[in-house]
Amino acid sequence: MAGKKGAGVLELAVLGLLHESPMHGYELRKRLNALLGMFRAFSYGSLYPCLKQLLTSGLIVEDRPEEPNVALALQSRRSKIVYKLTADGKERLQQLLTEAGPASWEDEGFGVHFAFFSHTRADVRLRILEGRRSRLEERLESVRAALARTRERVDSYTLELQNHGLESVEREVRWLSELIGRERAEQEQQAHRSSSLTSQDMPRETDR
Amino acid sequence: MAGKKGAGVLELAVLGLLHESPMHGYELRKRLNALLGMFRAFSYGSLYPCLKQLLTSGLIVEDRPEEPNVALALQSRRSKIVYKLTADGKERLQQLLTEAGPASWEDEGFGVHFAFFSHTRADVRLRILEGRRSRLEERLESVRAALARTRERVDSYTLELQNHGLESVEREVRWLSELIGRERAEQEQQAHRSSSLTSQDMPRETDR
DNA sequence: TTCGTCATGTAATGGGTTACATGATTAC
DNA sequence: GTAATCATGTAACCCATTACATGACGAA
Repeated sequence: MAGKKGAGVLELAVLGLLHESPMHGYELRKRLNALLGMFRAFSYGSLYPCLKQLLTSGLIVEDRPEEPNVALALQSRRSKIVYKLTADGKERLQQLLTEAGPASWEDEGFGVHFAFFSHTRADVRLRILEGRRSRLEERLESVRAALARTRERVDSYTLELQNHGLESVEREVRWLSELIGRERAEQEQQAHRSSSLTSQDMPRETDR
Repeated sequence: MAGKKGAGVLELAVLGLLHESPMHGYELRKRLNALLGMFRAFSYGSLYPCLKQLLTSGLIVEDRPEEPNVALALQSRRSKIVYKLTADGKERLQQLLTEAGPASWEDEGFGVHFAFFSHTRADVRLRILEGRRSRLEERLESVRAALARTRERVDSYTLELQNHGLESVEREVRWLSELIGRERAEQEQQAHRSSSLTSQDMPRETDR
């Protein structure tokens, strides 16, 4: 009853965006696709059912701004349904942002998790980044191995594709390494700053 | 009942690999994931049903090599089921490789189509490459627009993600442009070679 | 008044995964 | 003889898409 399966990436994305500001579905989708446009695009056919489900789960509520403008009020056939997070929703979001597992570093989920890193605990951020990096490195290794095995007898297009893929992933690995470096530096600074306390518990770096 | 819906990308990938050489399922999957490892990975749960469907469609057949080695023959409990293309299968493959449409340049399909470019007509190759490039350019533009619109009030992680995405896509666009250039040069050479024929009707066979 | 965009939804479908179940072959 | 890997399959489920249907609103 409690921790049912959510709508995957979408749930997190929706909760995350709604946390920043209440919105209606149409706008939500635009922001969604602007945010993740490079990686994926969602359609209404998945968004609205997701919103519905979040509603019935009590994670969001419809928030109709109740125009004080009486003139408009009478013919306010509802269009625009603005959604906002409930307390439960915020809690759920926090929970989703705290679990650093495959879901957060695999291809589908990484982008979304990363997009909301500013609401994520520093140690979780680090583990996600490292998780993704080692995932990509595994992939590199296995593809490189396969490439070496079939060195001969590959046509040029296949080779071209492999190489481009390889380079793309290598590039992402470098990017991740850079980010990891920054994160670690920040953590050390943090630790340094609070070195007057016991140096082993450094829990509080809430959000920016 | 001729041209029903196939198993998406998998169908093409399987037909393409089997065209190069007959194989059994397990090996097929390995080659598949070696070939496309950077982009996607298939599981047996999708591969075997796909093979089954291709069998019943008559596009592939089981090819049990019937060992002439009599000593082994008696205890040849079948493991390894080797599949190979039928004539229909080759035709179907050719058909799949000839259609240059969204399916061939959208994210899911592009890699697979590209991987078998050496079996693809030159003009189709060009149209697919151009299709993908313009698709990516659309994406770039829309994301850049969104980025410009929300210039302020973006947190640094989101910005970082957007930028990385942008650069990745820009990189792919450059790669595509390079390939397109090569393809065009090749086509011109080809045209040049046959310039002894009517020299005036060659300027633009790249319709569209 | 009509067209394009904003806005909300649903039903059918689809392509694929996970987890499971089973057995053969190889290496130690 | 036992563990790892090779090898084949199935059933249940999942997340999301496509295509469809509806209607409000602003601008031409």
